[in-house]
Amino acid sequence: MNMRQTAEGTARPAGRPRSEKAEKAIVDATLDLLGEGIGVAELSIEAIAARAGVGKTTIYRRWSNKEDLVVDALATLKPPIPPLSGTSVRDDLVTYLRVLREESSHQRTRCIMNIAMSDSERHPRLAERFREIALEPRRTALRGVLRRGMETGELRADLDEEMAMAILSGAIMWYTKWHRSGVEPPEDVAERIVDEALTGFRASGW
Amino acid sequence: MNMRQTAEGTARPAGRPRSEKAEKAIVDATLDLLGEGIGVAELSIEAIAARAGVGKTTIYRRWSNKEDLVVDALATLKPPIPPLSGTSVRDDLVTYLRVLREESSHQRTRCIMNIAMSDSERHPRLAERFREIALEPRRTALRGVLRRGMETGELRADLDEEMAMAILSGAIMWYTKWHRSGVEPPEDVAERIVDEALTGFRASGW
DNA sequence: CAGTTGCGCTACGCTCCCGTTGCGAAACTC
DNA sequence: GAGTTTCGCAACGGGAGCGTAGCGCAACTG
Repeated sequence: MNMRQTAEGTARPAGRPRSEKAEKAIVDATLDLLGEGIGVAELSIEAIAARAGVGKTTIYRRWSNKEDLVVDALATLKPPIPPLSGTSVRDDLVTYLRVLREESSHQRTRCIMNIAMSDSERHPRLAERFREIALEPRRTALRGVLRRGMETGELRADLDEEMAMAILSGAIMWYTKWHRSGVEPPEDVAERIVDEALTGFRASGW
Repeated sequence: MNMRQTAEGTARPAGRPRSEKAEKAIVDATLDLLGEGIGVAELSIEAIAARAGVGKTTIYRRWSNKEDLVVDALATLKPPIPPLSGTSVRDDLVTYLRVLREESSHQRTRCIMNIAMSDSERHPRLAERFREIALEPRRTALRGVLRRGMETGELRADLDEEMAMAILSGAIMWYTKWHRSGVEPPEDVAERIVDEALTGFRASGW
């Protein structure tokens, strides 16, 4: 037997083991560069290697192409989902949107979002991964709040879940993205969006 | 006098005049390439020249850098804004959102949008121009509908215009962008968004 | 110990694009 | 016709990044 058992019981081949430190450095460097606004297309292996303090070979040995590396890098990201207490639907929604607003004030988050949005056509696997990691958990959380509200009667029983989610997430996103470029949205966007959405635009008589 | 007066009365220098056809071909080629998903960063002058059937020199003679060219190219785009009859706020909003949905089904529109969104950090002039040309006219139209509704009493008088606009535009955008990648949103997204937004999420007793 | 594999590094040939130059023809003015 | 400018085209030297290979050392196995 020319193999050795590791702690997990998997076989380890002879020779120097791959450095986990290098691996982490590569992933970190990738996220760093993406977070600085470098798009996937311009992202070069050489730049990553330089940033990570690593030889190009070390990268090529682990990932056969750039997309794989980026996918793996994105996979290490975990978006913060706040605890949604359930005190009231309004409170939970405000809390939820506040986190989104806070997040969007970080350049790194914005850049990652940009990549997810614009490269979704050319790199479907990337978009898929992003949806899986960042989007779905949030959708689930948000959906939970809405369902709870519909059960307790705080929300209309015939509320269109999907539309409600699109309205809330879309509004905060639109606001942070388009409402005066570079200018942060007002402190109370979250509250205001939630209140308008809960109340509805229509006047009472109609 | 070694100049000749053109119809407009401006002086025309001696020599072969610049070809308007070439100019148009360059701009078209640029928009074509961007519309195929090529980002601004990867967009090469050589590719534009080849696509336009034009020498590189002809491009460099008119634009000193790529950003200028892209800005000018974007400036030729005019987004369709439907006539908003004013019959009812609901109808106008549905019409408005329907156009946005229809537009977002064209790859070209999606790519241009992507560029506007993701390159806003690195090319502020570009984002500025996009806002000016595509965004503001629509915001104005949408704002008009909302104001009219507030005057006629169809909408709440204390409606937060900005929030309402963010909710409507954001919702359709979110929906077309994120709700199942590649899958077109349902036929009646526009109606559903508008109705949920007008009615509000809250149950009547609350 | 010998054997194997990973490490960082340098260097290679290759491709793409840059921005510029020179060419002969075309399209103008005077 | 003489002069001027633009045209498309081909070519240039140069930089950046590709993916690969070879170096000598490091870190493992047996």
